[in-house]
Amino acid sequence: MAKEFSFSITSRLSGAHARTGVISTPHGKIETPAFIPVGTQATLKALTPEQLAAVGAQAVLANAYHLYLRPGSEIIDAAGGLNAFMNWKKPTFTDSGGFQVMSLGVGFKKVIDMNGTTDEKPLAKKDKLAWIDNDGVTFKSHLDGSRHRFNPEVSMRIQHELGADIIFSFDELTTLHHTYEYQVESLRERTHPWAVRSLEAHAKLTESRADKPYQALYGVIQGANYEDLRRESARFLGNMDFDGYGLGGALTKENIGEIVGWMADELPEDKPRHMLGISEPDDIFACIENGADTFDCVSPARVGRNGALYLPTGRVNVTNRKYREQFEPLMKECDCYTCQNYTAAYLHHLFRAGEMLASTLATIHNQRFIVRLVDDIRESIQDGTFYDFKNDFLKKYYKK
RNA sequence: GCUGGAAUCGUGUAGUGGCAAUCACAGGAGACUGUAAAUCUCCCGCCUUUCGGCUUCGUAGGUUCGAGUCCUACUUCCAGCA
Repeated sequence: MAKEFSFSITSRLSGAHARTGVISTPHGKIETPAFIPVGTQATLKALTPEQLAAVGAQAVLANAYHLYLRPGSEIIDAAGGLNAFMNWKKPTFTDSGGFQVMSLGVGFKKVIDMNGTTDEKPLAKKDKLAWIDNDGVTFKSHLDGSRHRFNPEVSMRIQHELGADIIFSFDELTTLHHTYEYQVESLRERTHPWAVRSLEAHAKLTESRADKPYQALYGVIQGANYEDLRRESARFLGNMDFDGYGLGGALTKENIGEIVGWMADELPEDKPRHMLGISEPDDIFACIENGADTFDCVSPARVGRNGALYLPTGRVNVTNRKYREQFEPLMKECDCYTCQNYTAAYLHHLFRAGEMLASTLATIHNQRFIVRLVDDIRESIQDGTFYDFKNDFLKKYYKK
């Protein structure tokens, strides 16, 4: 079957790695840079697919681990794949389960503290839900405690059954709390060999399932915040036949752009680069400037459900008392459904009352805010106004 | 009117002779970056930045080394009876 996947660069920012482009998949195109909302369990929590499309989402990212456990990837395969199952007409991504290697295995509750400062301690061994070895990972389901085994071959099989347009190699996401020695071992003995195995398993599955739409495989680069490891990882994976690259893992927030730049230096230019789990505005600017094309992140949805809303002047908690009588939209100039139709006081009330609509309206606003931010960045690269836009936005947002 | 019961933080409660203030809710604020998250953390009588100090169990007495707790009266409320 013809490879229904391509990436074309449409404009570049001189003097930086930033570019705009178009990713073509069996379920449509993605104009990059783009923010891809996360629908872990084949749904963006609190939104219908129609609402998700209405905030401008060009694609959605689901998770192999969650969907394997429930309802089972074979169910989604039988349903005709992720798109059919969740009634989403646009492109889809799935994560490999690599994130759960960390989140269930290491057990830091605040593990991705990009400032590197945390007083959290690792869970005791007995409380862990995942155990890593060089072949793969044994998990205990967070749902019922049952044991399961993931390795590159299993992850690829699951992701093929889920049928997303873009899938990721199985990797180990380390944390900033791990030692340099551990990062080296993780990279060379697991993430890299697992990438090789993912690619091989993917090739076989692509052949044996030739009747299905083509799925693009992105290799996931690790190396924490170490330049030598990031470059090594990008070179290693960059020389392999991946359709694109996932830039993953533990990143120090202060130099996230620099770290992305190291990887972009080493990666083939003509393949898309996806930032895994990034969505704070300053991080997005830094990553795009240094060559990132797409982003996914749970944060806009999660913080929104918890009452934190993005404004051009920074993030606020709409549950605060001062919004009780603000009878105007939270953000007047916002084009989202929430700001077009409801006041801050109403949102405040919905959160106080514990109403489900609070989550829906807040999620709509936050997703729209971040999607639009990345869309605006894309336009600014095309217009050549990137640096002005970045400086103006960050100045207002962080009040620096 | 009679009989019985009750009264503790903003609210509902825990505390049944030994440093009052448990739990929940309400309230104030914060956190959240490839989702074990409609979750979690902190504050929540008064004063104090902290350390700590002070006050307080409806009211007034009493018993006791010691009373939110036992006794008496009163007040208010609840239930039943009239």
